[in-house]
Amino acid sequence: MTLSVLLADDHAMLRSGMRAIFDTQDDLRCVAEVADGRAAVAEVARLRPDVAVLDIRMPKLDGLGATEMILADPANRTKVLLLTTYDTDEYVYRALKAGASGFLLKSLPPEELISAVRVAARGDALIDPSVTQRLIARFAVSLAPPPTPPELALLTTREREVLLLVAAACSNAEIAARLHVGDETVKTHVSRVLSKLGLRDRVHAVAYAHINGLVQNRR
Amino acid sequence: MTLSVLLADDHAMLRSGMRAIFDTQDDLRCVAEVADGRAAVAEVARLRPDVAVLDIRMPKLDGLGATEMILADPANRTKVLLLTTYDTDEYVYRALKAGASGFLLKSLPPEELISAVRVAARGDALIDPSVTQRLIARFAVSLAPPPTPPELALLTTREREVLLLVAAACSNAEIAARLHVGDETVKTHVSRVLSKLGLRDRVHAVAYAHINGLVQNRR
DNA sequence: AACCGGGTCCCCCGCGCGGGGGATCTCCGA
DNA sequence: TCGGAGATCCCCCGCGCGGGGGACCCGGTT
Repeated sequence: MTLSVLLADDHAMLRSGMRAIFDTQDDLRCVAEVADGRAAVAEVARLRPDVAVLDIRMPKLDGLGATEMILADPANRTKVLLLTTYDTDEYVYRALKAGASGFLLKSLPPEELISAVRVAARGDALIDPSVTQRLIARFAVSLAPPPTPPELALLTTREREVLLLVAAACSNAEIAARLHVGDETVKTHVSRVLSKLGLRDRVHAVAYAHINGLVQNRR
Repeated sequence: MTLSVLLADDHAMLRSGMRAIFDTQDDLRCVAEVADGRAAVAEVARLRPDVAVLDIRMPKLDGLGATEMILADPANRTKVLLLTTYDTDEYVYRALKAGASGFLLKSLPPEELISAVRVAARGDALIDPSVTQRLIARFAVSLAPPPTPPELALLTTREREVLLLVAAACSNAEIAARLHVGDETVKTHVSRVLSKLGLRDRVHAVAYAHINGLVQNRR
């Protein structure tokens, strides 16, 4: 089965170079060449190629904007490969957020561009190794648990329990019911928590707990 | 410059296969072969190879655990490539969190394994395309702003302002000072916010704001 | 035995808060 | 022109909350 490819780059030279690369493969067919992002979006909508290879820097609409427009269409089946000379982090994040199937540097060897097109066509994705490195670092910190503030160690286990319930916006009476103790007891615990953590209100306690990641809200 | 490589896999057959692959390259030298994770950690510490290629499934200590131990050492300079037959998401996340330089499937063509070692050695990283696809999806949702609840549209701009200040644990008086209005006005706004959002307390409002991502706490 | 920290319960007091009213002004659109 | 929405300010009332005390019990260390 032959794969149709659209090329978008504002340099005619580069387009013909890539076209020449694809022409060496008889299962890849370059069905369109465009010089700007708006044309890319239009041609993708018209021709519905298997893969669109977009330069990031393009007139009228850049590759990122074009990617977003193309992939925003739920009926779209075209995979997008982004090509760039410089790999700014912001580019990468925007590209991946938009759902691009690849983020490659123009320094890529021709054979690998070909393989990238095939990878994208079968639904997988591919990121340049130099970018992957930083992506992993970023991903790691996003997975890392937020640092627990040291003053939390001052709290007893019971006080931490109470803090969590306060953070869940429970009133003293609700906390008392939940812990099967009297509400006077809860008041004592809450007071201790506030003074130990240097917080004025239970309101501050709620904010504190959320900011310090004591509450699992994020996916 | 020649790169030293350590191989860790509990199948002798696979090790010799990989060794044969590396032997075809005169700039790659396989300096050790081990059959379990503990041995891998020990040999990496002793030989300090440029790259360690670890299978995930190994006796005594699996590849992920070994990766974590190796990369936990700040003096370590060895890059870790993980190899696996099955690409469970949990494996991937743990591997990337530990700081692995690669996550590859055993179905990888031999030439690409060689190139992966070189990529890792120069400090870049490489992830199998089938995994990359899912990684991007996961990364995209982690970047996506949390969905804004529809009832927030009921609030006027002033009320949203007030809500944000409440979420910052400001008292009514503090909000009044910040907005240069009377505290009676603030009370009116807060009341409206609470009733519109169906919240009992300002405490609930704080929790609501944080849970719905109205406060930028995460990096 | 004496001591102490953690957990539990109790009282009083002051105040911020939230709900219930109502009022004025301005701006914008029907 | 009139109405309504938004923003502002005002009063009263009740209650939950937080601080400041004190008290008891228990398990550990000294």
